[in-house]
Amino acid sequence: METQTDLLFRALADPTRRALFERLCREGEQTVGALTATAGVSQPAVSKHLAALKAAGLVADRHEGRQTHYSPRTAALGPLADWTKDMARFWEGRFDALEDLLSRMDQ
Amino acid sequence: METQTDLLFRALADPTRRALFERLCREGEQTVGALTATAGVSQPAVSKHLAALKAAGLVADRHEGRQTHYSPRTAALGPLADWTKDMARFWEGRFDALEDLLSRMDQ
DNA sequence: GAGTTTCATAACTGATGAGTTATGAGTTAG
DNA sequence: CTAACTCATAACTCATCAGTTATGAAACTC
Repeated sequence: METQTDLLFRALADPTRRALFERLCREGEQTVGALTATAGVSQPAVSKHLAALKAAGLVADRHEGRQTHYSPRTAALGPLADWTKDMARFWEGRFDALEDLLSRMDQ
Repeated sequence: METQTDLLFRALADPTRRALFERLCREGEQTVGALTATAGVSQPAVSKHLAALKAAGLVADRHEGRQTHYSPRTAALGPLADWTKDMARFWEGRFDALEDLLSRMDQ
């Protein structure tokens, strides 16, 4: 089976797809056309990446006339933050580096 | 080019590989044989996954006689925590869900 | 030294997926 | 209505990669 966490990690594994998500986080809502203009890949490729991000809950789409606007949904990063924190916690007390990691996550 | 962040995300994208890393975080240092026993895949497959995790800096190996012991390196999760936090921050002020995410990361 | 154990690497197979071009569906403009 | 535009899907190609079996290298046992 394909868990939601699997979807999330796989969605972020591709550099092109991650770059699209980063752009949405930095610049806010964008149309497919605007994203395609600087994505370095074809429009269908961008559409497919956006579909993968949407399946992982990382973006939302809004239709307006013939354009589709995509926006980031940072709430979907929650499980990622949880997982990272859990892994560090499990190892807590046995090893180093935990302090550094947690201090980086606090604020 | 293949950046270190790319390596990290790709290493964690595979469920089998992520499960190996989780086991190391939960149970601590393990030999290849011990990991193979419950991994559900063959020993060469486990060795290859461990090599990928090592390339991403997520594990360290220690040779002792004919056995190789692998241990987690949670410090390698730092860039992942940073990236997650950055994405949430970029979107800060524009959207919701940030409070929830950050509160989950604080401790 | 011969056999056994432990792990890594080689060589191969099959599935997955990222990319393409072509096309279709829906929307706006003339 | 026709034409142009925006995006998604279909169909396909190619590379990558997770898995396998077979083998090799190193270390321990007898």
